[in-house]
Amino acid sequence: MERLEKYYNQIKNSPVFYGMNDEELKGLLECFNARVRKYEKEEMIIRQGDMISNIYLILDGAVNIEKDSYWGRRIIISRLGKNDNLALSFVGSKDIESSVDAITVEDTLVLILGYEKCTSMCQNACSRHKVLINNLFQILSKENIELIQKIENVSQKTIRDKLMTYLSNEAQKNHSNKFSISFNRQDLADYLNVDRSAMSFELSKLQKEGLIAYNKNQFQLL
Amino acid sequence: MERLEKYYNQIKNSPVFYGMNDEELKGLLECFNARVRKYEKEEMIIRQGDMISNIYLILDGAVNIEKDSYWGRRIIISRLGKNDNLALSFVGSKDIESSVDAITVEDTLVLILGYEKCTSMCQNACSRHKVLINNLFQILSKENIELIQKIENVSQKTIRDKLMTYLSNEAQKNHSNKFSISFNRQDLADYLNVDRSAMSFELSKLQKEGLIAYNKNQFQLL
DNA sequence: ACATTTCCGTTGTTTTTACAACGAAGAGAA
DNA sequence: TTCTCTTCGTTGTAAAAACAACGGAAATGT
Repeated sequence: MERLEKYYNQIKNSPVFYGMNDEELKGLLECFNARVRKYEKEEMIIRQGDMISNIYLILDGAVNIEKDSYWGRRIIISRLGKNDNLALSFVGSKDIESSVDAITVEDTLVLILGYEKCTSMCQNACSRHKVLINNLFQILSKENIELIQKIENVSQKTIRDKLMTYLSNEAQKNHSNKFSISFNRQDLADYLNVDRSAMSFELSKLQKEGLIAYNKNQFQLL
Repeated sequence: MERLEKYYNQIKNSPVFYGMNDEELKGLLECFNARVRKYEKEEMIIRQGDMISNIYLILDGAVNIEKDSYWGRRIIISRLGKNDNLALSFVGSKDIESSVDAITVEDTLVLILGYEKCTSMCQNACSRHKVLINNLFQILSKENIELIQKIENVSQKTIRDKLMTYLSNEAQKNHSNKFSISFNRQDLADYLNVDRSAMSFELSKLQKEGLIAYNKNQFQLL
């Protein structure tokens, strides 16, 4: 519990607990048997086939949501970071096992809440649970919209179009034409479902044509 | 209200109202100013850029969730049918406009609930609202998982792999190796983001090789 | 029944991508 | 520093997809 205290302010300000006062939050953390766990780089938090009964909140670090297609190919579905939730949809869907892996990209700190335990106890009783489910609904909505955006990204025909769509969306998220991305080249390729070298080639072509400028992970739309 | 009565039983059994008794449901329908509306074939229910403040429940018919990429290309994100919800994620996310179109594939009947109106009135009061938000959370979870599955479908490298992944997933959904799909060829191509003719060619190749059998929209995995 | 339109499969050509291989730059460790 | 390992860009080649065009079958309307 002491290590949890250290992150109390951050936890309090996360979307999961939006609108709760200190008392409610503390009660909830206790009710949910909240704990903080550290994962090493490239450690698996969730595996395909796992039954998910916890709510995971990333306190610090980065996590890939991935799926291995049945011939060794890796699909990166999304990259999550601070204050993001993991696999929330599998908590909401009873009796459905995870269809994805969650793998840390670097050392990562995660807050874990035992969702099942609490909902079975305070089913209709506690008011904090009502605020929570409202928040979860909103978070899941946002995730949903981001998945749709990813579908838009990968649904473009050419590598060039995928890149431009992705970069435009990132620029919009950052409210600026200058921004940095968290993917390295290989991960970006796996996210956009293209070959890394072909993507690299297309990136430099875009730069030569004056459509974009980049240096390592710093990008700019022109 | 009379036309609504006609569909009362179906409405009552939809996932949106799961676990409600007659009294609660009737109160909710009134509170939400529920109404039934009929849309013609190829009519737009939701447009890109719309602010969504209603919950839409398909009573009968079929609807495409689509997006036009900025050069005339159509992306079909999903095909929805009876008892499915429309654009739920945009209701959950305040102040975010729809990034997709919802277009009927055939004549379609939709139940519309004025979500905004009710939530502002009975904010924390009514118990039915609590059941509702719980249900919506679960529905959204399922949608989320289906979007992930779609990402898996379209993230395959070759047309052949996309087809096999899609057909396998459909077979699993139908609990049978024999099943029919709701897409015609062009729509399936737009869903998998491939060229229709190339897809047709690949389908017949798969049939010649004895991996699948099909006739029109009836498919079988062998 | 006939005309018209839509849907689907087939083929040949062009464009795009994947794949493999390699070298250079940079990071990190000894 | 020097060596190793990872990351990234570049190139050539083989494979796959997009595209366009066509004909036949089925569905639709008159």
